[in-house]
Amino acid sequence: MLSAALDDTMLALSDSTRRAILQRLAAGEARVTELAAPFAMALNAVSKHIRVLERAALVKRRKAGREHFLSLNPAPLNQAADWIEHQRNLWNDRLDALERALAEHDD
Amino acid sequence: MLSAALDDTMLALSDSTRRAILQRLAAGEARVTELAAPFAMALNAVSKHIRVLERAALVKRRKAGREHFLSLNPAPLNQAADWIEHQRNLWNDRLDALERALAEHDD
DNA sequence: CCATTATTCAACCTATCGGTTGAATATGTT
DNA sequence: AACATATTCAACCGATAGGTTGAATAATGG
Repeated sequence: MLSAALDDTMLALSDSTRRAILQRLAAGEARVTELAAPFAMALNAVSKHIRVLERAALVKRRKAGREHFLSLNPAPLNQAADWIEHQRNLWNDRLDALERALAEHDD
Repeated sequence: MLSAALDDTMLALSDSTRRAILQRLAAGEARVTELAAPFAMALNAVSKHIRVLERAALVKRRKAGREHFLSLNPAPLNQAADWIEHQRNLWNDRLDALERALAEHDD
């Protein structure tokens, strides 16, 4: 789990257009034009967003003729979730320790 | 859960220095200078990283004299985890539906 | 062959990032 | 008062983000 991979994943997730694209892809693969349709921006901008998602490996591309089908790759999402979960565990462990210390102090 | 808040949170998490700062803060509050010590960069750079974390509300500041004590605020981390978890559920639901469809097709 | 469709590439623009240095501001110490 | 410490502010820098427009490339359909 390279730190740079997590950088790329989190950065990719830091834009609402890209998060919406991922959400759409959870329902199944889609072409670039389909992905771009809901957004008030040029197709080129969406094409760039997809490239950011690909850099993070959140999305993979299958070319069929002139059409490019994008689909979700959940692995980096899992890594991001793992990092956050790890942080929450550290945090909770410390809070538990504090509680125990306070309880002892009350004895 | 404003989308812009999630933007800020994910962006804050997209830099390894900032992730390391959060990890350090999971062990308890720390001053700016203490947070900066492990890094090969000027104190000012770390001060800026802290500002990014504050913008995302991942960190809160308590001033005691000339010292600023930073501590973790886990709420935005939870929101980020929720978003990712939601995506994973969508994804898994769809895969389950696919499996069921395949099973029926085999009958 | 020609026109249309799907997509990327390239150049450009403005804004922000992540770092620097130097100065300012507060607070603490002697 | 003078000095040192903790921190931010301000200006600058090169690199990247996120968008645009226009042209290139590739595949499809008449």
